[in-house]
Amino acid sequence: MTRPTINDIARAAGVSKGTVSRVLNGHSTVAVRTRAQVEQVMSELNYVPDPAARHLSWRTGQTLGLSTLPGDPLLSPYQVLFRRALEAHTAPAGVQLLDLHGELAQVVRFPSAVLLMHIKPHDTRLDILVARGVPVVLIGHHPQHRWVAPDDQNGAQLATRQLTDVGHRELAFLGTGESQVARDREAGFRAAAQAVGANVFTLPGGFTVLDGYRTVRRAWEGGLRFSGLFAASDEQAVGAATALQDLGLDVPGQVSVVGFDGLPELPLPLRLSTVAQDIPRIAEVALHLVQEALAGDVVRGEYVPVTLQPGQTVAPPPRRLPP
Amino acid sequence: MTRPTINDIARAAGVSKGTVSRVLNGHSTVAVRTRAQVEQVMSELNYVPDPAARHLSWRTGQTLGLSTLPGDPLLSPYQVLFRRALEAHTAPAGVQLLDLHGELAQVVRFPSAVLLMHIKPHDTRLDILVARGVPVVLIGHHPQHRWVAPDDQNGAQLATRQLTDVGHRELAFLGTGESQVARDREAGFRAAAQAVGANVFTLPGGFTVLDGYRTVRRAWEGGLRFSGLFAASDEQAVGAATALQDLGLDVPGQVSVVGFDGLPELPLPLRLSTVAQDIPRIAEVALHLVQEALAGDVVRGEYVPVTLQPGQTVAPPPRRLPP
DNA sequence: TGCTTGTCTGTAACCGATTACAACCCTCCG
DNA sequence: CGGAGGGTTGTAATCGGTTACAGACAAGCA
Repeated sequence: MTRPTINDIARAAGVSKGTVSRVLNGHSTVAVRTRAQVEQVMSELNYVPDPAARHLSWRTGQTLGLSTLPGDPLLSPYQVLFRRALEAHTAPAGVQLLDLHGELAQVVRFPSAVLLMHIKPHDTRLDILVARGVPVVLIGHHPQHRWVAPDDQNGAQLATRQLTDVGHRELAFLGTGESQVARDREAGFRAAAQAVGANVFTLPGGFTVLDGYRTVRRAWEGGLRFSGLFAASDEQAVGAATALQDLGLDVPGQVSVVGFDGLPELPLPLRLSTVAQDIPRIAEVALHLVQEALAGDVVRGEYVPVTLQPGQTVAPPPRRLPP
Repeated sequence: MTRPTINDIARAAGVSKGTVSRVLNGHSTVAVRTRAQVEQVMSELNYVPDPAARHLSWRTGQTLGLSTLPGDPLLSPYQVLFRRALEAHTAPAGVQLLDLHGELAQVVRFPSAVLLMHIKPHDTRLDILVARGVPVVLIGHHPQHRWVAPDDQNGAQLATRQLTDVGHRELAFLGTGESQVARDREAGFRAAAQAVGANVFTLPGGFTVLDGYRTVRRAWEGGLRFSGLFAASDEQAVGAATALQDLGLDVPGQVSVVGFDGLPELPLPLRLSTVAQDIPRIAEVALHLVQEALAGDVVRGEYVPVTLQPGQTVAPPPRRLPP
């Protein structure tokens, strides 16, 4: 039993392969009844068109561009996982993923569509792509374009409540600079903290493991005290937890730590309490929005929910803050 | 002017497309003169067969498996860069890259060939693949199979000489555990150190940035003193350099640091002095060896040279070791 | 010379899709 | 009632390769 071809569909539906092809591509006109009939058969035999054959007919392959800002680390776990999730769908479909790292102005041949990450408030990449008529989907909220994003603000609240729910009232937030993402997560944190009237401190910092380690270690050695820490990324959370342990503190006995992202493969003996982004789902939605853009459907955006991922780094606060 | 097809070649060579196809695949018999003629024309017009068309004829695509050990971080920069280098060649050729993470025993349909990373002394994966007749290429030296590897031992010597050449005689080596790679790099280090009669210390540790930071910081705070440090990976080197700076030391004024790997995008303000692996070249050679395996050529292996990549973290040692 | 044999090459069908074109059917109108 | 016209559908060529089959040709042998 091999994959059904367009001929199988044609035979089963009692039409010619030409008609099936027309249904597939929405070209030309097909009677409503016939279209329904063909689509019925297609889904029954769960038919998927062979990308190689289409490629041959079209004389060119489908490509999808992934545009990231020049300064951003292409090797960050999030980037890698996102790319991988995309490839899980694009590779079987014969769609080639193109890296569009850096300037877009000098691109000659544009891909069939483009995914934009790390959008800036006034992003020239958008202008260029819109001017060229290239379908665009943004990873991150935007009022005027198709977009998909994790629900950062709610997620940050979920994360923070892991701390407040067990009684923490002296909270620290470990931020990651200027991005919109960081602001949304801090907003969620503040909202959740305010809801229970907790004291909050904010520690600025980079987003690597080492940044988290150094920031927290220095802050603690500088006399800052808190019983619960929410880090804007898992990587920082790992660094923070390690720093606290190196300072002789018990995690989570004396200080609790929660992160954000739900990354696997973290170098921490304890399972980190965090909030997981559904990266595969984000990729899926992004690709779906690309389809919609290609089909000319209505412009819309979508938040992908994040889920609580309890771990071993949260416990009720100690009776009194450590010295 | 579009890409030449098999028909163009046939016409230009004065033969039929059937003959050209036979030359391409080495099937059946083709007269020596004809074959030469066709190959001549092919290279003149630099013809590349269309993967989509071959895929269509063969009714199945080419796949390449990338087998890594379960415990190994798929997100490590090295892994990611290697995969990316592979894809630069495989994607245009329509070859699909398959992740074979973990056990191989339960794989049902094997890829056309497999690349093996992180080979263990008695690696059952090899037995399985050989038994199934799947062509295999190892990343890492092996006496009985096709392999390609960076020249770790020479590279470590090169790295260490950056220190000894400017006068360092109190050297530390920051290792990465038990792997063959780590042993080769330590051997190179010791050889280079011994050549000038330097004192050596060995610091064991994990291979992340944070591991490097903590190991070095703890060692220094514990009273260990050295003027030059060779880290078995760039990531550790970055952590080590940061730790030294946090301890109030000047890098490279008081302590010099060199790494290994030549990774881009390191979170360090100074450019790290290191030794660069030629990952694109390793990938290229690996794919070439796959071709040879498919063609049944002689079994061979190849070391890929590493190159010195001077940076800003090496200077002559201070007159006396810091307190 | 005539027949066999083996080497080499051309022909044509085929892989799974797309698409221009022709053919069909039905309705509407003069 | 006959023809025009529009909406639908089938047919066949095509994309760039592969490969079974048959044909051409030269050499070998009696």
